[in-house]
Amino acid sequence: MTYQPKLVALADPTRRAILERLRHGAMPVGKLAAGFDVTRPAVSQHLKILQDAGLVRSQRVGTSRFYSVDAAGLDELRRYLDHFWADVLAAFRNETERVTAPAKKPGRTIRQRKAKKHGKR
Amino acid sequence: MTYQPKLVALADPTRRAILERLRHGAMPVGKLAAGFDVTRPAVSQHLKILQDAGLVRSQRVGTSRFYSVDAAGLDELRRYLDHFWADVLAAFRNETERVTAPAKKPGRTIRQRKAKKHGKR
DNA sequence: CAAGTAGGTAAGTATCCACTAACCTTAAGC
DNA sequence: GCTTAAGGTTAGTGGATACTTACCTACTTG
Repeated sequence: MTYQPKLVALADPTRRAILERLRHGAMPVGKLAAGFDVTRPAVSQHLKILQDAGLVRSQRVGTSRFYSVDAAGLDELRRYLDHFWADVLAAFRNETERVTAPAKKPGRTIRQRKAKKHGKR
Repeated sequence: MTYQPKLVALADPTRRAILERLRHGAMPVGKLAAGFDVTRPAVSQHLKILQDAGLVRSQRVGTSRFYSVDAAGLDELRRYLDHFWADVLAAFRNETERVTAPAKKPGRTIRQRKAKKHGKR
């Protein structure tokens, strides 16, 4: 599964609120929808998006349907961010190293020539 | 900073591509935009969104402007997912515990009464 | 089977958003 | 000063999307 649908799913505040409510355990749609100002069908549509993204799973129990967070799907996203984070940190260390060890000229940029205050406008 | 703008920023594939290109170090807008099929102004707009979200930082060097990933902003999002992940895991453990230790009836749902194949439509 | 309950689906709509083209701003070099 | 280079900003537009109402489906219980 790619990250795209997961991140799109998380970008909507209502969907994130849904996930927050499922954070500590499964819940049927009705109970879930009761906590929102949007209608139940809207919640159903959000749940479909979340499920297609692999962020929640559902399980029928009689006429109800319990939704819960899909740990595996969430973990995938977590790993992506962790990897990204590692790369950024490495790049940052490289950068500071290069600055710390001044191989060539210390990189003075040719700033402030006159600081003309452009009075005309 | 809230997660909302960060997640919205990451939901767009072009913006994620931009971040990927900045993953290993800073880069001026022109060079950045050269790698995309969208115009440079579009990249500028995406950079503004990313910056407002706290995911990138910029630094002027002469007439250029170098953008780089903002490690702190990224970390914030990382932590959010990690916390969330921990909660979900805990909830999952609780659940399996409850299922493993059958305090009451083993929860047989009252399924398949006749499996009528609803031929009429 | 009829009635009730829980929830998914479809059609329509208003809003948002990513994009482009044109323009404006700032710095550097002659 | 003028010119060039690099980017940010604005106005406008087509397509995505979150919502509602109305309807349909599946399961359970009398």
